[in-house]
Parts: sequence; structure tokens; C-alpha cells
Amino acid sequence: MTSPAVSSRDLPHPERDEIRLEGVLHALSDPMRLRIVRELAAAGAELSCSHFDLPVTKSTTTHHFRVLRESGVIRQVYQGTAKMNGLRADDLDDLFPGLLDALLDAAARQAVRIGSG
Amino acid sequence: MTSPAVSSRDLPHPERDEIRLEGVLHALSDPMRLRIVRELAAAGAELSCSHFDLPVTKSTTTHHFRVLRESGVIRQVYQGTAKMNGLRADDLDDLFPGLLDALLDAAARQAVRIGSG
DNA sequence: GGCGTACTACGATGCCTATCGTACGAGTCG
DNA sequence: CGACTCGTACGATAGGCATCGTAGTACGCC
Repeated sequence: MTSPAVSSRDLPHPERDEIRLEGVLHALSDPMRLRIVRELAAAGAELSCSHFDLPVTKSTTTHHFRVLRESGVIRQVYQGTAKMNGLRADDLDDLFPGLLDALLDAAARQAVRIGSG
Repeated sequence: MTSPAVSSRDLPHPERDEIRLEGVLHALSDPMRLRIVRELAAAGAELSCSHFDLPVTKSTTTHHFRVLRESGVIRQVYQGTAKMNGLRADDLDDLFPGLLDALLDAAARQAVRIGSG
């Protein structure tokens, strides 16, 4: 194949209008998921699940990505065997202007302060 | 007594440096608690627990206020039989500049959009 | 002291969830 | 086809948590 071609398997995402603030906050209140989102934002591009080296098993990683997707924080698309993950920054900015930036900034400040990132 | 006098009963609060972003987000990911925080912000002053008319029992209300306090979102002080609740906006703004405003704005926008506030 | 109000403490309950392990499906490459 | 990689599904487990009800404590007032 030339390009890996997007698989026919597609995943359920909430529409932009279905995204709830409570759901987003809950998704980001888990350290593992906050870390994933920070990495995605820092990369500024879509990353495969396997790119992340998290201190949990693959099952748990899958679980966290699903929570992020179902809460509307990320968008997931299959590309061959890989699943690419991208922040839904456009949708979030439209719904909650400035929130994502404030959250990422807050996470970065805390990482500096605590010294764990 | 002239003024209700702050009771000797005092409540454990996290120091500013102990406040964690994950804890704040988790606290605000509950609709009841987000509602409390929005009311506190709208009032711009300290409010007693009994001021809030929440669709849950008083036991549950106590629980929610404790979660908010222990996560560092609010400060609670006894004044006679009443317990006054105030947002820790100063501490939060110092730790996470702009975050509280962004969260309150996001909640307000969602309330308008959904039509439940 | 006695009463009423404001809030708490404790136990119970049912649900949600973070985690794991194993077994499996989908896709790519040789 | 066969092997390998990436990720999923499912079941289990243990802990957390939102909720309730009842009983109890602290405080102010009469």
C-alpha cells in the first residue's frame, strides 16, 4: 500500500454539541489521561497509542483513550493497525473558549512546581 | 455576643502548595459541585451551606462541600452554627492563572447552550 | 436549662472505575 | 500462508464515591 489507508472500523465520537464540561473535567482529572493530553498538545499532531509509554498495561491504556474519546477530548482514527489520536482542540475551543489553553497551562505550571514533568 | 464569633472548630484545608490540578478538576466534574461553585462565584461573597437549595439531602450536601474544601476549591469557616463557604479564587489564580475564569465561563456557556442555567 | 437550627458522623448501598490478565481480531510484511 | 504488531474484548477485582437515613454535636436564643 502507498498510504496505510483509513480502516473501515470507525469509532463512536460525541458530536460537538454533545460534549459536556463535566465529562471533560472528569476525563482530565485522571493523572494518566492528563498526561496523555499534555503529550498530545505538546506534539501538536496525531499520535498513535503505542507512542505513549505509560506505566500501566495496554488494556488500561486502551481504557483511558476510550474515556478521552467518549468525553470528546480526543478524536481517534484507525490507520492500519495503528490508532491515531488527536486533540479536538477546535471543538473544545468553540464550546469553551480558552479552557483548553488554561488547563494545559495549569498542568504545565504544576509540573514545574511539583517537579514531575 | 456582638458578632457571631468564629468558632474554635476549625476545618482542615490544603495549603496552597498542596492543591492539585487533578483534585480540582475532579471536584468540579460533579454537576452538584460545579453548581455550588458557580453560585459562589456569582455571589462574589461567602455563603452558608444552608443558602444552597440542592436536590439532595443535607448529608450529601455536606459531603460535596467537604470534597470542595479538601480539593482546595473553597474555604470553609464556622460562624456560630452556620458554616460559611468562600471560593479560594486568590489561591487558584496564583497557582493556575486564568483557569477558574475559564472554567466558570465554560460552565456559563454550557448552561446557556443546554438551557439548564 | 431547654429548645431549635445548622451541620456532622457513621453505616449501608449500589454504582462507577482503574487496574490487570488472557484471549482474540485486524492489518502489515515476508 | 504464517508470523508479528497493534489494539480490543471480556471477566475479575478492588477501591472509590454519590446517595441516603438516622443519630448526634455545636451553637444561639429564650
